[in-house]
Amino acid sequence: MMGLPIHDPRQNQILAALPARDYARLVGELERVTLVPGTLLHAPGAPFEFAYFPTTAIVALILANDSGASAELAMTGKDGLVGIPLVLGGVSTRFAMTVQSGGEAWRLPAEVMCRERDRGGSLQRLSLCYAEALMTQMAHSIVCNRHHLVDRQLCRWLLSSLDLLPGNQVDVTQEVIAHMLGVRREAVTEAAGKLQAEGLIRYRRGHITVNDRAGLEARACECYRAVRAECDRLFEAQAASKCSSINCTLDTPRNSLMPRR
Amino acid sequence: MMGLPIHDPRQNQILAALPARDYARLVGELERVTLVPGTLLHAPGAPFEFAYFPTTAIVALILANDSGASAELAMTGKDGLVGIPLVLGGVSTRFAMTVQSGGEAWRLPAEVMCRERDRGGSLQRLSLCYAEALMTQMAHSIVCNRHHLVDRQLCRWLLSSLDLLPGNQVDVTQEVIAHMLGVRREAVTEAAGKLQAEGLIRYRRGHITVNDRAGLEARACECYRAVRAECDRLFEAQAASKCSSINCTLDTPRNSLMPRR
DNA sequence: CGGCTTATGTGCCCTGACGTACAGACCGCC
DNA sequence: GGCGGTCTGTACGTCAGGGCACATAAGCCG
Repeated sequence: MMGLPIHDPRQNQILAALPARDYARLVGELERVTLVPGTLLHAPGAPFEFAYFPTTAIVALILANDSGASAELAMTGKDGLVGIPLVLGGVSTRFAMTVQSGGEAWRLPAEVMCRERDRGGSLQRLSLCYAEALMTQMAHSIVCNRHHLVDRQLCRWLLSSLDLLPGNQVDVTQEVIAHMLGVRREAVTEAAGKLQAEGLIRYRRGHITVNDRAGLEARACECYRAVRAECDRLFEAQAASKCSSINCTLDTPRNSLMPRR
Repeated sequence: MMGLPIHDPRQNQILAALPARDYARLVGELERVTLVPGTLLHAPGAPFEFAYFPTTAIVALILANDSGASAELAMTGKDGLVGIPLVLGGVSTRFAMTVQSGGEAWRLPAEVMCRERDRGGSLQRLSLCYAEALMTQMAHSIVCNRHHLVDRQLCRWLLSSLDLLPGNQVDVTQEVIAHMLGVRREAVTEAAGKLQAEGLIRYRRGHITVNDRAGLEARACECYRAVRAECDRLFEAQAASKCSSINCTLDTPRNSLMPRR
């Protein structure tokens, strides 16, 4: 984040990992957009118009069924892209995508994504890699939902968000978190209360500040570390297998996603 | 399955959907294997040696974390293939794959899968489509785990299995089902007891016979129908787009940035 | 400043699922 | 045909979380 202009598409990990030639071909078609919290980026069943590459924003993938039951499946920030179904070949998806945390993103028209997909280049390879990262997130959510207490899940959620944000603050209401975790708002109030009592976080109406990140990690269920480790592994394996095309991203920090302060 | 020989690779939906030319290229490399229930097809973290295309067998994708908590993520039978990470580019995966229901499958060496992937042909396209189906299964599991009672989840699980099996009988113990659903064995006993009392199923030590499929569907949570519908849609969309490679929707409403509610 | 909206805190009862312990039943096998 | 292991049934107490009903407080805006 340091040597880059304030708003550079390469703050996004996928775009940053593109070989220079591929990036050059695409950069002219990238459009910068500001994502407002709460915005519905993609309605269930609608066709995709754009693929989004967040830099400072976070987008939540949500599934809601007909009875109104819903849960967050995964979140995407600077580590990935929104619109995986475009890459997998499905025209649309029943998943909803909403802006969980406001910020900036770059977007590419769906036609361009399809073109790149059919071309079979780096963008496709990286996108498929991220698809696997998404599956990893979802898989751990299944286990986590089933076996772990709400306060631990809250830790995991906070840490995941934090990894995609610049500071140490997450700006969401407990109501929103409850919606994401698929639990009652009161359950979040209670869990957050515990964490605050333990000095790990501090919050005021719609803003949660993380005081003790290490403590939060210790308090979180192992799912957080597991997802993190697996996604790092996937991305590194991907980067390594790129060896055929010379690695030309010399000064893009590969570990820009590791705040680890 | 009627006009086919007893053991034909084309009993598998993916292989069946391949254009004749592609199928002809692959058929010589397909090896038929018998999968024994309980076998660990793929250990977490191990590299893939084969991709499996079940015909009568069912393979369960399972994630277990370090603390021993685990849950089934999805099941694959004649509708798909086992080894999606090969197609997505990951070398391995933390998911375990075990044979849930014994039967036949055809397998392809990992190198061949990779070759086909890099070639970017029909097999890749179909595999990616199935990857999306897997994500759909997983997504609904997240919501379902969170919001639905065990007996309804059991209905869903039974129906999903049944869809991949030839008869109306599922050969598993309640213990195994409990492991898949991530609940206690006693919870399954109780749920199964209810279903039997309602005349929907009948079971004896390790064998469950479905008497009233329609009743079971009515009893299941909507997740079953939702997953089913979405997977059908995905596969049909894929089949349709097989002729014209580019299938982007060109003119769509531009006001995507609508605030939620 | 005062009023209103929205976010958060608290309490109550209820239920579904867990942990544990054990009893009974089935089935394959010698 | 009886034995033994496995699978299934039942019965506790315990508890996290859901549903509901309010109480309080924090920020916004005129």
